[in-house]
Amino acid sequence: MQWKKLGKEPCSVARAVSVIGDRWTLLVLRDCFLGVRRFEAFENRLRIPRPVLADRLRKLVRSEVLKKTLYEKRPARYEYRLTEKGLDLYPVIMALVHWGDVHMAPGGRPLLHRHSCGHRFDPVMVCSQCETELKAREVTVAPGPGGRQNPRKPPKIAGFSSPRPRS
Amino acid sequence: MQWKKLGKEPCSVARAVSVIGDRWTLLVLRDCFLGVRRFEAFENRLRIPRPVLADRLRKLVRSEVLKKTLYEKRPARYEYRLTEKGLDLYPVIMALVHWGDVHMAPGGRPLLHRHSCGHRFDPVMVCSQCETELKAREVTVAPGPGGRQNPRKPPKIAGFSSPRPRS
DNA sequence: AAGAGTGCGTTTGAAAAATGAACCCGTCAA
DNA sequence: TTGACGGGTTCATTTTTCAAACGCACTCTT
Repeated sequence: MQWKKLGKEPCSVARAVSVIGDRWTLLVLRDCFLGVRRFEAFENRLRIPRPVLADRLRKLVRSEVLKKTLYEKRPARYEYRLTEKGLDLYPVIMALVHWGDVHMAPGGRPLLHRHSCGHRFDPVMVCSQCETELKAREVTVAPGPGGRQNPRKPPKIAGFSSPRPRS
Repeated sequence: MQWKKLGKEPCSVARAVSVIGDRWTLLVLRDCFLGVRRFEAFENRLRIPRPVLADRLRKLVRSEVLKKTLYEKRPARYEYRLTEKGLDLYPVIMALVHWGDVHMAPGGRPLLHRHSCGHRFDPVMVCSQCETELKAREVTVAPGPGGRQNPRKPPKIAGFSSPRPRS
């Protein structure tokens, strides 16, 4: 699959991944949420190759996750800031942080988070209806209005994503 | 930066990304949460090159996100299942799904989710202390016990991630 | 006026990774 | 004994990534 086509898959994960499913991109976004805005600041913090950083920032701007704004004329200087669409990625980043904190931080958390309610906290994902914590086993899925027009058939029926040829 | 070293960065996002920050890996995990378990099933659903799939599954097993279990002897057949550590990635996947639903699904959601409470729902990330929805602007960070021993100094001080040489 | 520094990139070749096709292996059923 | 199935590996080619160098427009210092 080419990554161009990934964004057109009838799956929200695939579409999201087509925009942010890249290691450098996720690290760039982490830094955005920490307040980093300038090309050089990203470069110094991440030790990312410049061409890659330029490419990722360009793509994030194109997909409207970041916007590039002039913060100084003469000499022209730009900064990259999260849009509303970009800010909406906060749960993704926090979910990653929390998973890393729980499973990959044997020496303790690298960073502590404090909420405006005054306490240190963990991010918890809950059901918008009953407000209890979401567990994978308690969720079922069904096709929605944006699903594929021509749904895949079970493997028995010929034509299910062309079985690989045998000699 | 080599990806080997990324897992050792004093940042939970970096560590999480070193395990799952890859496009195919995220799509494999999506399918895991949809109940896919077998090599061929992943291959058919994702149209992923076999060597890449084998590599990603191997890495996920090594990092204990999946476990490979024999579900049939003679002929030997295996399946890949989420471990507890893997199940804990559910908020990451749901956060991606929801972002994709909101920002990348002009024709409606490809998939609807129903919670065991009986309702269709959205996943919402809340503060574990006050239970209100988390907003990036309402969170501050501070160094934690697992932070770097030798913290980076502000750029003014020499040695801040070696400034690139000039001609 | 010369030279150095800054911010933000692009170009260039070499190294690493992804890709598609083919191949392999143990088992079973016809 | 031929073929199918599940689950991979090998191989050659294309695509990405990388580090280093280069470019440019401006400003600051001497």
